[in-house]
Amino acid sequence: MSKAADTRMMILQKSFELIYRKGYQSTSIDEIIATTQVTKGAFYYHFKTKDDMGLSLITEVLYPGMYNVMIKPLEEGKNPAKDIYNVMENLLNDFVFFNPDYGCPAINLIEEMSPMNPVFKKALSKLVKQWQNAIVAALNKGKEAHIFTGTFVPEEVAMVVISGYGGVRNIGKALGKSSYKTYLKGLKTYLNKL
Amino acid sequence: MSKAADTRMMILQKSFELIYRKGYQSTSIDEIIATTQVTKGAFYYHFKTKDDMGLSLITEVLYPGMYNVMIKPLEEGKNPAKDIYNVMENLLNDFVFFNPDYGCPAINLIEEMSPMNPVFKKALSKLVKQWQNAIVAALNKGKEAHIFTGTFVPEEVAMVVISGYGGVRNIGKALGKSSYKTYLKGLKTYLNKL
DNA sequence: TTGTCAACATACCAATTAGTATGTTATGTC
DNA sequence: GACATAACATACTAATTGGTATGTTGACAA
Repeated sequence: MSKAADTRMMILQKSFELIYRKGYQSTSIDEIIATTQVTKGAFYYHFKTKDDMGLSLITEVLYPGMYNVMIKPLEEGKNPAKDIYNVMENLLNDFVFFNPDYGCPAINLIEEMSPMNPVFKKALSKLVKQWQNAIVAALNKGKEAHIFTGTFVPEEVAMVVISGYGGVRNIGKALGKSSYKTYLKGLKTYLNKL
Repeated sequence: MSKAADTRMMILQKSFELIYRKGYQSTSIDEIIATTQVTKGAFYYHFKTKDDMGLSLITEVLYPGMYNVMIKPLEEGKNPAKDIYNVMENLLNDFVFFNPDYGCPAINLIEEMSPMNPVFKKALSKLVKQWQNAIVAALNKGKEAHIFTGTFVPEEVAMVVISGYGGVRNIGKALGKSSYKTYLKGLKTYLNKL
């Protein structure tokens, strides 16, 4: 990676951390250049506007990050119910960068930016759809393998699961990490009944 | 209600609508006084600071509003699974003031303000706990009446339900109202298996 | 070695922000 | 009707905002 590309990625990474904790609109360019030690001229050399940077952040940091944790395990696993639970537990408990107080960066951006900027909305909805599709695909694979005892519509289960994740990230901001524990138990029971 | 109290409540109502659509931090005092036709002097006569107004908004607009829709039906109903579903459907589909693009005012505030202001966080966590308690109580009442066929932990079911709500309000911002429909079907299946 | 351009650095700007200082006016009480 | 105070109105401020105009520097091709 060239030095310029390094600088660009460094700005994106640090901005990601700042925006994760403070929100997109409340994170100023001045604050970003202060913590990155990059001058304003450098920032605006790499990004046309703040929104250009925000969008790059979604596609270049959020997309790759989510794939490894939320999609890949579902593609590779054999037991969908178990795999979905493990992905969720991994996300909620083991991801040390994520703090219950600050929730999930992707969920935060959806909350804040989807209503404000249609370009953000589109990029973020793509993110959601990818996870949704991965869950549906995993459930269908399990159905074909006759793993499940009951009948269900994969799309509906996927929606309950991803909604549960987004919601518990929200509730966790108010009630703390204990919400995660209770939710995970409830999720396990739910998945076992499929 | 005195004229002064009228003015105060009008400011709160209009601010509530603005903040619902734009977010708390992105809604400026100048914008509030422009849409309320109230001068800055009047605003700061009724509220010490912006945060003082925001907090009043939670306790004087959000609290009463949520009680009628989210709590009361659960206290009065006889069939918890059905009652929970109806509350959810009512919230998601019939509440015309709520727009899928803008989600739920309470969820929005939790997302944005819980990490920023501990006073907001406390007021909002109270809101969540009240709904949680109402759901748990309803489920326990149903258990005592031997309505349910399976066994479950009410606290865990309540957490799955309220997380689902918060989450689908989030997903709905990205994917639109169709998410609500899919989620409601999944929720119905879930509740029927209790 | 010199010219060129990518990759930055510095200094600015107009608009917007929450909040204040200092007014004026309406209203109820005696 | 005088007076006090509640309920507003107007004009300002210092700080912060995203963005720009105009520099400078370093590496690499010719």
